[in-house]
Amino acid sequence: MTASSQMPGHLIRRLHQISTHVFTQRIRDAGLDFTPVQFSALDALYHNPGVDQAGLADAVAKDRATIGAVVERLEQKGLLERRKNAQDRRARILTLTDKGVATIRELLPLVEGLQADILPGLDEEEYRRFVELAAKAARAAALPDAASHSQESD
Amino acid sequence: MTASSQMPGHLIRRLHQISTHVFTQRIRDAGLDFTPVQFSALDALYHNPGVDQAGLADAVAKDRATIGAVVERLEQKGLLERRKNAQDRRARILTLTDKGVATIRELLPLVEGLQADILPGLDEEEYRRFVELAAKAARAAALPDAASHSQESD
DNA sequence: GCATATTGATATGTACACATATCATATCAA
DNA sequence: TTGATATGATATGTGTACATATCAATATGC
Repeated sequence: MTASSQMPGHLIRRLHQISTHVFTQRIRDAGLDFTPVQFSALDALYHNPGVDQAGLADAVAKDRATIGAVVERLEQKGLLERRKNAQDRRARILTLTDKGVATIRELLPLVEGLQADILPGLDEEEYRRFVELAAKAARAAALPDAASHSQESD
Repeated sequence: MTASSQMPGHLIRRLHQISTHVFTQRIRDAGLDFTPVQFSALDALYHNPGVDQAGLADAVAKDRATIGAVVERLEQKGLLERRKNAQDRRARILTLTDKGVATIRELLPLVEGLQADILPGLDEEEYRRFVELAAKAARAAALPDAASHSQESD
């Protein structure tokens, strides 16, 4: 075992990989085809209908270029609509279609159900503590970029 | 704040993003240009000279296709050499060049030094606890793929 | 009003990350 | 020995993830 394999950076990268793997596998087992980011985007849109792409990028903590690509794929799947904002003609207003709403409602319980499997070795108390510490760190480490124009209102 | 933004999956994705950001920034500030995965590969090679690409992929918990690309970039930078294995002509034996060794020795203290900044909101006890829980989860969640042919000997 | 800066979105390029397919080689079984 | 299987590496395709550049539109300073 190398020292670097026990560093936060490596451990987090590993957990991220495990998380994505569990997510993809479970969603696929349910006969669906969505990535974690696509789920996040749908969820954010479900709770904040009518945001533009920059707002969505903020909500899921991704940059605009990445979100642009994600949104395009979701649009192609018929899950959301892009309309021009009359007040700001640069912006594109995003709203879920009926199909999009049905999809996120189908996904939500599945995604909630697979969370525990992302941290399989932890008992209930350890799991809670992990989530608590992770949330605290994520809150504190808000990226300079994100912090400059939002106060992490989530 | 949505429920899903407090789920392990989301939090881990966020921490991963923060971790990568801190890493890239710090390494760049030091006048170097390496990604976390490139560092991991160099570190693994430093501790296990002479492994083949599959062995390296195992050591850093990535698949062979990804490692193939990483190795190619490191080879182009002149940090490692790929030799054919006489015993197994499919395999390519990897060893760091002198430049590669010098590089990992330069990187190691930098990378160790930036670890704490990945989890800035946590005090010392919380930091230790987080690493402990993350390591425990990562160990338990060893991917079926990896678990089938290695006992996490790192 | 007009130059400047900012912002929303897109385009391009690099780097993972992994599934899948393919090819060459190696191993095992019959 | 030969056929089946497994393995190391590569190739291809999809999907993040982000930096940087660009364009259009908005906001600001003067």
